[in-house]
Amino acid sequence: MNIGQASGASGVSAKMIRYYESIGLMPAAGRTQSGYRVYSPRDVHLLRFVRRSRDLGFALEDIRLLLGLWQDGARPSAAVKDIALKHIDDLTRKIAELQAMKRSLQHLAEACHGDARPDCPILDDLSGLDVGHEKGGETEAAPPQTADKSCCR
Amino acid sequence: MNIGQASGASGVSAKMIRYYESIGLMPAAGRTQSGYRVYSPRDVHLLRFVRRSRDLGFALEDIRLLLGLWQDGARPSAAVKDIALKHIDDLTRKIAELQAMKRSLQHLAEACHGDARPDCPILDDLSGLDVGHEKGGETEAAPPQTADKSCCR
DNA sequence: GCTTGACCTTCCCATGATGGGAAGCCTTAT
DNA sequence: ATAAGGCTTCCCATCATGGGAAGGTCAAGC
Repeated sequence: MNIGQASGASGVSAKMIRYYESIGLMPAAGRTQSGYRVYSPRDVHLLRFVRRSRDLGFALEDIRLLLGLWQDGARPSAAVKDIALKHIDDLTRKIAELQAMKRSLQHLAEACHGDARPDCPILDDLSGLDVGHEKGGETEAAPPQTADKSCCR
Repeated sequence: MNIGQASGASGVSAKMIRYYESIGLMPAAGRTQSGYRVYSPRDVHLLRFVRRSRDLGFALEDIRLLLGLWQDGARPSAAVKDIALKHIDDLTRKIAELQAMKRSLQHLAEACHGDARPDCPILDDLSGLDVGHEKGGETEAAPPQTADKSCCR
């Protein structure tokens, strides 16, 4: 099996397959005499595992751990669950962060006429011009202290 | 005002202030004879604008547009609102994606004993071992077609 | 046999926003 | 005068992924 076929069968791009090998996530593939990488159905299975893990948002370093546990017949399931729960926590934090941004933006967008006139509450907010709120509006999102610098902010 | 003082007053790191200048997001700061950058309160205001925009999750390219509109007294507020609404859409998509991951993981984690025994539904799922679901469980998250490759997956 | 096209190889570069750190100059206070 | 701390530029790292160039290989068709 060529890398292209392994790619098609696993849903992982050839580029990524080579990359995973280079960082030691995959064992180095066998080679034909001419240097082509060769893959077994077993390898494809492993690639699918990685693919599915990526789809669930796991980082490659986590996947490295998960692969180790997968291949360790004596693993305690607690170790796997631990990784999963930590990831759920991360997701929860990121979701909350994005939702805070979204909420703030929605308030601002609702207040903006969106016509040809130049006055715009969105720009007013961004420029720090704090208009008095009649209703207890939440203008803040992702306060600096809590902001997760590791994420897509 | 030094770069350090501008940083303190705006909440943007000195590193980022230089970067924003280098990519043309900020006008090039004035310099003292010895080469130190000099900032005015006006510059600090601009930096705060950028900071706040980043906190709301806008990309630097969007912020470039927002800054242009901010400084254009004749802007139509619709242009600003348009950028904001697009960003809200992005946020909505990302949130949905992360929530789908979270949901799948929670189902799997709930099914996992998390003890010393090796059998683990999480690994079973990752390895593609599709156990028959009694209840209509959703095992899928972020289907490939819809997955936003531009984000932190 | 030779050509052609589709595949493979490696290597370098780019993304987006940010931080770390080194080497060296400047300023300010003691 | 000297030390401390701030400033400068430049390079590198992150994380996962794609793009593309230059060159080797394989299989099918003429």
